[in-house]
Amino acid sequence: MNVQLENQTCKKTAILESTLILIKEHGFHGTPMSQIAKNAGVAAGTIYHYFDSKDELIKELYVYVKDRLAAATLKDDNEKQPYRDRFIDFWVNQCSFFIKHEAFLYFLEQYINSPYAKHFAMSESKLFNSKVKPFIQYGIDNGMIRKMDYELLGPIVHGSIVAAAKFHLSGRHDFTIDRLHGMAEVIWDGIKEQGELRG
Amino acid sequence: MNVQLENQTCKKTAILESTLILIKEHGFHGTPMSQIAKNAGVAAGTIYHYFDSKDELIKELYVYVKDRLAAATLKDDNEKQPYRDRFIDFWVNQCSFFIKHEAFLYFLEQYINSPYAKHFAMSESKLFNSKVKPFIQYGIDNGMIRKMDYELLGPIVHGSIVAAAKFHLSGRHDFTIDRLHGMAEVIWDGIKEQGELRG
DNA sequence: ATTCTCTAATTGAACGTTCATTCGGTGCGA
DNA sequence: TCGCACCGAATGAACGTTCAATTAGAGAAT
Repeated sequence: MNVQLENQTCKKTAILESTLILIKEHGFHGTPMSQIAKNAGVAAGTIYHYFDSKDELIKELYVYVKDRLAAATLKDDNEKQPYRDRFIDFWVNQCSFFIKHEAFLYFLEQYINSPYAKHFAMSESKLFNSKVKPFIQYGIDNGMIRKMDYELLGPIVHGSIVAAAKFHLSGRHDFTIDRLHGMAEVIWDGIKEQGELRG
Repeated sequence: MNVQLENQTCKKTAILESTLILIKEHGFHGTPMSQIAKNAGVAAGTIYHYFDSKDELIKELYVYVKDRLAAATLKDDNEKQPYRDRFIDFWVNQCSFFIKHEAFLYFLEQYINSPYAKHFAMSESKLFNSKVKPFIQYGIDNGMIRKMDYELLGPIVHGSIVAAAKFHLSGRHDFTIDRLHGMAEVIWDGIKEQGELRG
């Protein structure tokens, strides 16, 4: 029974990961269910044992991706550190995650801008909504970040992370944690509450 | 003869605009050629008189969209103005264009993150590449903007414009030019060469 | 003016392919 | 023997594309 559960999880995850990679490479309409099955090492019919339809599969994949992203973002977060340092870690963690897991980045960007995102707006990662979003909101509410709506600031920060990750992935530069820290500091300088000396 | 040419342009444009709106609403694979034809008021076969294939149509649509975006961005640009003011206008123009033409925004975002963008990387708007890109590059080279690669700064600026446009389109706030100017100034403060007093 | 001719634009039914989904069946653990 | 995970060929709908036929319009000839 336990083994079965593990196998179940294993096959389900295999299907999700297979879909992720194929969508990154060929887009939503370029990845047939038959190929998803083949790459996952299962039969076409098996997918329908775990997911109601292709749309449902993609919807679940989105939540899976956001969950993993949120977990990576919050890695080693320490509430006792200064907010600035936590923000920098947050930014670097997320960017590193995208650089390490290219398929997650490209799937997410495609999903966010597709009509799926509008139709399935109710499906979200609980971890992301309960931890990552509130962290930014906290910075806005408590005067560490410029007064802006989260719906405006969130995408701007996200955009900077994605831009940096894509830049590194394009191969123009070696990826180093130091370089990422530098980038994160530039973004922090841009969004932090202004009104002090700069040097 | 002249009338024929105009008609030709007219139908071709109708097909492009029809595709634009349908892709915004249903995504690439959600818009069949048959529906594109119907919405454009032409027969299915007519599309193949102007475009070799669906892929070719989407490729041409991308260049069309980038051309119109570049034209809107550069509207009323005056090289004698200070660089900062030109940048603000550039930002506000582009953001206004996206707010006014929602379909252009959503098509572009979908295209940029799709596998099309990688396969058709050679197809670009001449106007955009010869005017908009160099304008940013000029700011970097001449010390008005932080020293960064264009490939990094470009997407960050683009991301901020898209975030602001989507925010306005979400209906949370009325769209006013003043509000947009405020946003543009925040972005400018973030990317301009630092080293002065702030108040 | 009218007719003829040639070419380019346009049509939409038909074609062949591809794809998501179904379903009858297999094997295995309990 | 029951139920569950799994298989993969079969199915039918949907899609991109083709093509033979039709129309429209511009100029030449009468």
